[in-house]
Amino acid sequence: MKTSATREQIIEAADQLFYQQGFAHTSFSDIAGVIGISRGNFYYHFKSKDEILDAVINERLQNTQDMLDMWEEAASTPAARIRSYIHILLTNRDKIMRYGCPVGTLCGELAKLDHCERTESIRLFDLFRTWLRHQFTQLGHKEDADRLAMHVLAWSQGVATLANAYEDKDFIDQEIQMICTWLEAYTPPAKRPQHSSDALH
Amino acid sequence: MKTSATREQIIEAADQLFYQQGFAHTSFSDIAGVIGISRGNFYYHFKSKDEILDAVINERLQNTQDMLDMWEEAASTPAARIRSYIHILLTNRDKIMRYGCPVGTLCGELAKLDHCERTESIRLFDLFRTWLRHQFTQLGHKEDADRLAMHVLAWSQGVATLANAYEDKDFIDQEIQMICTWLEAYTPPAKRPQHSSDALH
DNA sequence: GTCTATACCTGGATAGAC
DNA sequence: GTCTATCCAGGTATAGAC
Repeated sequence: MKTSATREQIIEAADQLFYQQGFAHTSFSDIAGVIGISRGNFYYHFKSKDEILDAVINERLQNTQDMLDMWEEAASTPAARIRSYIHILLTNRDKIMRYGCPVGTLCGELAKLDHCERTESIRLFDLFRTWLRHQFTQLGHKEDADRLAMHVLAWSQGVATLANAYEDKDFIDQEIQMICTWLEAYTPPAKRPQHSSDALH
Repeated sequence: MKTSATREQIIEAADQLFYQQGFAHTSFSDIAGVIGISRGNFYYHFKSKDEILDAVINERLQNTQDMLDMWEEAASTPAARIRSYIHILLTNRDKIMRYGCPVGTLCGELAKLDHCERTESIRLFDLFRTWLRHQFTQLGHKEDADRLAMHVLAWSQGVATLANAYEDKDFIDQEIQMICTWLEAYTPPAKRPQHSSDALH
């Protein structure tokens, strides 16, 4: 995998713009304008626009996995790790209100475009799904682990979609609180010394 | 408001295609191909593509309001009416798995395009939000009515997003069941003669 | 009202100089 | 590696015949 400076710049800028404007609506001129190169230069680094998308998705997959790994060792309990996931709704609140969730909106767009990279984009969901499932399994919910993981994923996606539509900070805060309360019901009492004092940092 | 035959055809076809392919990715040629008119003919009925979008949104607003009015009189209790809303996840299941929710995906796309019709599209959410809020108020949750309405909206949006990503029928069924169970906790016992027997038709 | 023809622009993509 | 010049397809939009 080449890691030339401008190649990385292209991926970085495309990543941002695909998120903010959508993939289809982002042109080579847009990306070129951000990093200050010419349009023709793209084709030294990539064969097509789709190949840039592929690189962007791989970049996001890598970053996401790194983040999950970090959460895995930073938080001491499965419940706290799940809260790390919920917490990104707060960390990225402003961006979510403007552009929605990066994963959900990309998968949605590629589904409508019937784009071949669609399956790749869903792997982003898979990372979170697998990781969350693992946490719920550790919480002792072997049978329901995947169902619960999907539920948390869906919940956060719904919050992102409506937060984007209404640009409502308070709504996000309320829903985060609800998710954490809901989560307590799935946390074994033995491992629940503090109740909500450790919810969200 | 003019109601010429072809104008209606254009709106109808655009409505479908905007949903299936997205607004930006749908061209005049696409629409023209469906209803068998020439591209030049559009400009007799509309000044621009944006004006078609406006007409499509208004059409959807009208249809949505009609549907809500129908639910209002078809179902006898507020809880049953809220279940009417949840039920569209089942009725439109196949389309949702392919294209997502028509409201959520349109609002999401227009947000990224920074399109002037964005505020109009959010009125679609408003219709559901106001209607759901009304139902929760009738259920006796005056203070929390709007919060609960937003919660149901977000929940259904999240289900649609993940159902679209994973094309998973069972997931939709499971979540619908969860929403109905959740809803029972907000239904006054006095008005709850049957438990889940009347859940979803 | 609907068509054809066409203007005009922007998009992705290629060729070749440097 | 990066640039300029260019091609070509497709998009929206206009003009004018019918």
